[in-house]
Amino acid sequence: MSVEDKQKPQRNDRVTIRTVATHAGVSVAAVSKVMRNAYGVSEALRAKVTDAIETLGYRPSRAARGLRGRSFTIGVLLIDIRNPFLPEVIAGVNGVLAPSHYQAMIGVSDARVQLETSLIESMIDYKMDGLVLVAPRLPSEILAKFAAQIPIVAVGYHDAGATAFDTVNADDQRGAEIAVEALLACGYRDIEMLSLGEREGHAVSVVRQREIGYRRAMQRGGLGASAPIGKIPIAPLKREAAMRKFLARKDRPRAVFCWSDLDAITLLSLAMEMGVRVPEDLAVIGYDNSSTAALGLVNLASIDQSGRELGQIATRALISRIEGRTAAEHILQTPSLVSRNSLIGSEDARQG
Amino acid sequence: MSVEDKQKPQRNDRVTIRTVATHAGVSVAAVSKVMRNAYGVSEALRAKVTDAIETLGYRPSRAARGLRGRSFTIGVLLIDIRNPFLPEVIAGVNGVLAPSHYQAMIGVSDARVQLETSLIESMIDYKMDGLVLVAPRLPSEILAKFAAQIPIVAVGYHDAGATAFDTVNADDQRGAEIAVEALLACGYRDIEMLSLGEREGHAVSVVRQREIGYRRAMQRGGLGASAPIGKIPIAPLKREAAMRKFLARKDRPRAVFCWSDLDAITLLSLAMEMGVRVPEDLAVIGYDNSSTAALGLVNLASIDQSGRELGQIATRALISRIEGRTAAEHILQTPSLVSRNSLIGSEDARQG
DNA sequence: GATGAAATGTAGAACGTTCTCCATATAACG
DNA sequence: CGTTATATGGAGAACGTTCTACATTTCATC
Repeated sequence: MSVEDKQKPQRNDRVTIRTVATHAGVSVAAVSKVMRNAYGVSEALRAKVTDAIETLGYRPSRAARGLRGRSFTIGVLLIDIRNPFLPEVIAGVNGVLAPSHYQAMIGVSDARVQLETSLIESMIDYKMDGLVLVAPRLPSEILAKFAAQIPIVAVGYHDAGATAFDTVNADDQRGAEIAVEALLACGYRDIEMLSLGEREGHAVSVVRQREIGYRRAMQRGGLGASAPIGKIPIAPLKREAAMRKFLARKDRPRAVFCWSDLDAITLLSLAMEMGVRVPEDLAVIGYDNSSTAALGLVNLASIDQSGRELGQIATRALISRIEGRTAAEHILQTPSLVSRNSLIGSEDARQG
Repeated sequence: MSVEDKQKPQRNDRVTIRTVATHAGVSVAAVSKVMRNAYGVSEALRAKVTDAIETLGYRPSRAARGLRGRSFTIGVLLIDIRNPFLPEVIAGVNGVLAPSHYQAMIGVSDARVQLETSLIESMIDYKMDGLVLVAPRLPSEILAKFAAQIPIVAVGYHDAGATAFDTVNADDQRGAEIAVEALLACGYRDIEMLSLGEREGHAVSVVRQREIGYRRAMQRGGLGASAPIGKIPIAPLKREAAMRKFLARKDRPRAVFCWSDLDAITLLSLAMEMGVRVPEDLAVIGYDNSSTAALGLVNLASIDQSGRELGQIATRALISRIEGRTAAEHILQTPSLVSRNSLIGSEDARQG
């Protein structure tokens, strides 16, 4: 604003590292050093540079940074935002990142493997510093190949043998066991699991893990002989049809463990519609402890796996990996039961 | 794999535009032209280059692209992923982007203005090609300042006077009118609106728009004299308390219009808990037509604003702006009513 | 053929950082 | 005072693209 404003030979108005250097009367390299707080900077220099940055409102270009060194961005890949579990994970990631100078960018693949691959590639091409993949659909070898190019932490992906990347999981086997144990404790013996249609199943997926836990707990309860698992397709229409069929069955079980709240809640709705009383005719327990499950109207017992916590742990693991760790880590959190009326009728009946 | 493999003087293993050029026996510039399908490329050249790209599995670095020209990425900014309306918008954005060579990166600001600003800046620093801001909290002048640096389309931000950026909205005034008209048509006269606590209110926000529509419709219905608006705070605990107080009121109205499904559904839950029958004692209509509202257990009448469609329209607008349009566009979609049992009791009663 | 216009391909300078040497100044030590 | 270590600051080459300006070729048209 003053007269000697002309001094700057900038032809454009973008403030670059060069502008800052000129303004502070130091070299470009010096400014860069201050930015990255690298070794070999005196207090005096740091002060000058910091001042200049402040006055000019300088922000380093992430694009340029990525071209040469760190971009201070981590990518988060989600298969599907509709699942109420995922926002929690994001919240956890953002929480850990907030005080650092890292930032998260999120990609959504809508469960399409094609898009998932291309988003991961994009994030690599952006030279992001690391990736958190939530419930990826990709096979382990492919993930390992990507992990050679960029630090990766997978959440909701059971592959404790992976050496190229870390995994962070709730113990889904244990979670399913807890669910079954709760049903057994309520006295139910005729129990079935409703799981996800076959197309979705790598062994690494949370669904298959829950099936394993379910079977084991049934076995332990002396019900190993019949531990039936019904498969519910994902396509909305087929899904409802399958559930209606299940509810109408003559030999319908007395209690059901659903692999996910999403299915459990739909089941509850259809049960009400078809006159099947919960829990008098059918006890239901879900998985995820979503906010919908907690609604008084729904009141669904569920396994809580604290997505927020998983997000936090995953992010911390990723940062430590970015900062040099190379040995793979595989972290397992124990989930917990949240008991509600769908499990066992209480004195204050469900219907208000 | 053959003997003459040594020809490549590549010291690293990253496939760059130079690798491709060498492999195809053309210049770097030529490859770049093919990539951007720019003018001045013969069929023969294009074929050679395309082949080389294919064989080498070349992917251009987004970081480097951003440094010079387009990055072919658009940023999407969300205030909060928990709102069930937002996944729909994302789906719309991704749908339009899928066939193009653009990709979306999402940032989540958790309703914190600080973080919102810094995410927008980051996206600019990444040289993203354009931004879709969903329900931004920032004042119009600030958005205009950003819009000078990057094409911006705001969704859920009523500022038809903005010249620097586009807006895409459902007509929230009209939506509220439709809700009130539906209540009037059912014969209710004693109607109240439950809106959002005061802290949240620029005039540009969807909430305030819905209040305006509510008042106008009440006026038209001859109820202008008393068109009460209750304010519900956002903090979870205060929120519930306020709703309980509302439900317990002696002069509780006969029907209520909630600014959002999130609130309406909580209200429904508390009503059940407190023995207030819906719709016999209290009719409820929400806003967003979230998937939860559609559940048989919930059965909440709601205004549908098709987030997916808004996302699609916003994305198309953004692309046209990236490609040169400068005159601002302000698009308004008309929402529609989805009638359900919370509005008026049907012969098949709510309780199955 | 000669001439101009249009089409095609290339060289090489940006873009804004980081980071590896270097050069210098200062301190420490015999 | 030399000599050697240490701390500080700077030059300049990357990084992998895009894109302008130019050189060359091809094609009509007279």
